Amino acid sequence: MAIVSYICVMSITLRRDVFQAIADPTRREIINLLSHKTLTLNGVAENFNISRPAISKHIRILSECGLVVVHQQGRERYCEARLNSLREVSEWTSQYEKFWSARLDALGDFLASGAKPRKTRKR
Amino acid sequence: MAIVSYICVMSITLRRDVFQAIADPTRREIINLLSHKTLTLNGVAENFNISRPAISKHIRILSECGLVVVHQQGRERYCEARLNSLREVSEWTSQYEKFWSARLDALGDFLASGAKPRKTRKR
DNA sequence: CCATATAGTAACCGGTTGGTTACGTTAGTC
DNA sequence: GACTAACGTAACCAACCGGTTACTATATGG
Repeated sequence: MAIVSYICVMSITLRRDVFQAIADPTRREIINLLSHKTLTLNGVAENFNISRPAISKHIRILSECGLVVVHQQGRERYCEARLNSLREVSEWTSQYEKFWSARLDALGDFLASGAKPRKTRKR
Repeated sequence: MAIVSYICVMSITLRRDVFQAIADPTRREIINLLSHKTLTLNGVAENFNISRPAISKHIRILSECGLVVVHQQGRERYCEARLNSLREVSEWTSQYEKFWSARLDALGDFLASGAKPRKTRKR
């Protein structure tokens, strides 16, 4: 299904889905690393047990949704975090904040069950 | 089934990874629907073009990570949103808020590239 | 110029995902 | 008791994912 992916003829960014990008724990860890400092690809790979090509793939996915930008410098490629698109995730989740906010728990419950199910609802 | 799945002998929750659960757009849409009102499984399925068993699977995944609870009533199963575990996602992303907060853009950049790349890196 | 380090790419592999159809089970309904 | 509605489950399938190894290309440095 290749849900999202691809091309974006005119604009530069956003082919990959950021939700999918952060679904993988390794990628979240990479994001965490890069959020503290820019690293070369090997620099990233040193922090994991998996092979360098595997890291390379993760970096590519991250860069495909704009979470990381890579700029080459000689033979090294520096990976820099650009976490703006995490905003999308943040905004999506914050939409449901009432569900976990302690003070608003009751409201969350109310909203969730507010419109009552159609059929014979006994209780 | 499963990468994560299973058991958790002592604690009740969290067999599935919530990040993975929300990676699928259909599941996010289901979450959205259920956040407004509790629906039966068929009620959910009516909103999509995919088959009912497919919805059933999505609901199961959602309930496996606690985002949805299902309570049976007669032959109907009501799916109710329990979005508390989205807090985990919210907290993870908010960690990187500085990257997209307009006022703190400069700080974000500074932090991201703070440790400046060292040229010749010998090993 | 040649050796080496950094990194991309291709081919492959097994497991997972997201969907399907077909069927089974159980609760209402007549 | 028989039919139907609401659901779960099993079997299947193609595509994808995350990993590997092997190879290639290019910069750098002696």
